[in-house]
Amino acid sequence: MPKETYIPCLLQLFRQYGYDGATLSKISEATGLGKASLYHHFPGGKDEMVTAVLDFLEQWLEKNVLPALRCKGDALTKLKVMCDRLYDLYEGGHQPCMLAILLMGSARDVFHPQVKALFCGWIDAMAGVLIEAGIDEAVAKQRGEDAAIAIQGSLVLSQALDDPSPFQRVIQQLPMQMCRAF
Amino acid sequence: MPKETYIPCLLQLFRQYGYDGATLSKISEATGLGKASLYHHFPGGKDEMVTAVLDFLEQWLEKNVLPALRCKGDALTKLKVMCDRLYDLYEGGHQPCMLAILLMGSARDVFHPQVKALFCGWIDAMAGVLIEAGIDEAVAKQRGEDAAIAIQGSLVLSQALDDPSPFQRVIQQLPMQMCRAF
DNA sequence: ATAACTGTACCGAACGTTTGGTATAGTGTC
DNA sequence: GACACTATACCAAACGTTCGGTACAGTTAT
Repeated sequence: MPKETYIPCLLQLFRQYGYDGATLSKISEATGLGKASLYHHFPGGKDEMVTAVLDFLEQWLEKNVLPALRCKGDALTKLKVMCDRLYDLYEGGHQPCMLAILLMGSARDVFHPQVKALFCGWIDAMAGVLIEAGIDEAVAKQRGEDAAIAIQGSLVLSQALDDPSPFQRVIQQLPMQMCRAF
Repeated sequence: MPKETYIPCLLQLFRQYGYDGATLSKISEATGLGKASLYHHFPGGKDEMVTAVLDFLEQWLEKNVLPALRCKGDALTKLKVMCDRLYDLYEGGHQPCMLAILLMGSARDVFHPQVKALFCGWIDAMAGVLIEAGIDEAVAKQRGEDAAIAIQGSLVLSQALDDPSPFQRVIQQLPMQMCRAF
């Protein structure tokens, strides 16, 4: 099987256990592949697995979120589409964010640049929607950040309370929150 | 030296490296104590160290935040005091949240109940301030959650961008954001 | 036959933890 | 005051286990 097959499984593992906690034994067990097979597909080891997941997420973002934000149409509708996609990505708030997880532990040193770039690209795209809708550029930029903050924070809280409703509420309110007049 | 001496150091370590990433070697190096000495102070090993830090944070919360919220006075002032305290705790946004870190990796299974309790207590206290100020109970509860979301999210974003300004902006805006009429 | 893939066995290093023991400061006894 | 004793704090070394990673022979598919 091509290595892309195992990316969703790896994503799940790193989200659940983090970089340091996702040992090769767990990865081997979850994927059903022996260590040799894992190193056949990912010669760079665990780091290459993370990079592959990160690339997958980048492609997923560029395929499922960014085009929806950049196409023509009113801002509210576009942001609602984005939220629907994010709802699926985070499984309704039951899954933490892979990017946030990579910011902690020994993974941070290695993957921080890529994570930062992903965040910046996403925030810029959200701000772009608001700017196109006629909102002041500085305000738009700040609301893009606020959206990222709300989503990340609600994911943390949903994990803390073991209850997806904070995330779901944020996702539902976010589009009109971002498009408000003031 | 009494073991309480080492708690701030442990807090710093777990925040920086996470539970799985904070190895006993690093803990030994950072505290200046040999591994066996660590087991003298914390017979339960790494788990007991985390519990000690968690207890410390609970006491810190009950000493520095909750009384300020429960005392008499107007809501805005009380929330500003809370934000000042949190600003110090998170070192102006340069440090991640210990609680959020314990929600990831193998620590989650062990410490989730205590983390959840801490979050609930904090959110309830914030909601209490707003209820006392005459805000509808359901709205107050939701704004307490929103405050936790904003702080946690801004800490994540500050880590992601390697820039404390998202956290600082949230902290500065939070009190009046929570006390707004609608 | 050849290339892609995998299972088994193995490696050095690092993990959390335990052992066995030393140095020091205090305490009760004479 | 001198002595035996105890509690506390600390450490070097080693424990068994698991880590990430490798070597290689065997299997599968084309």
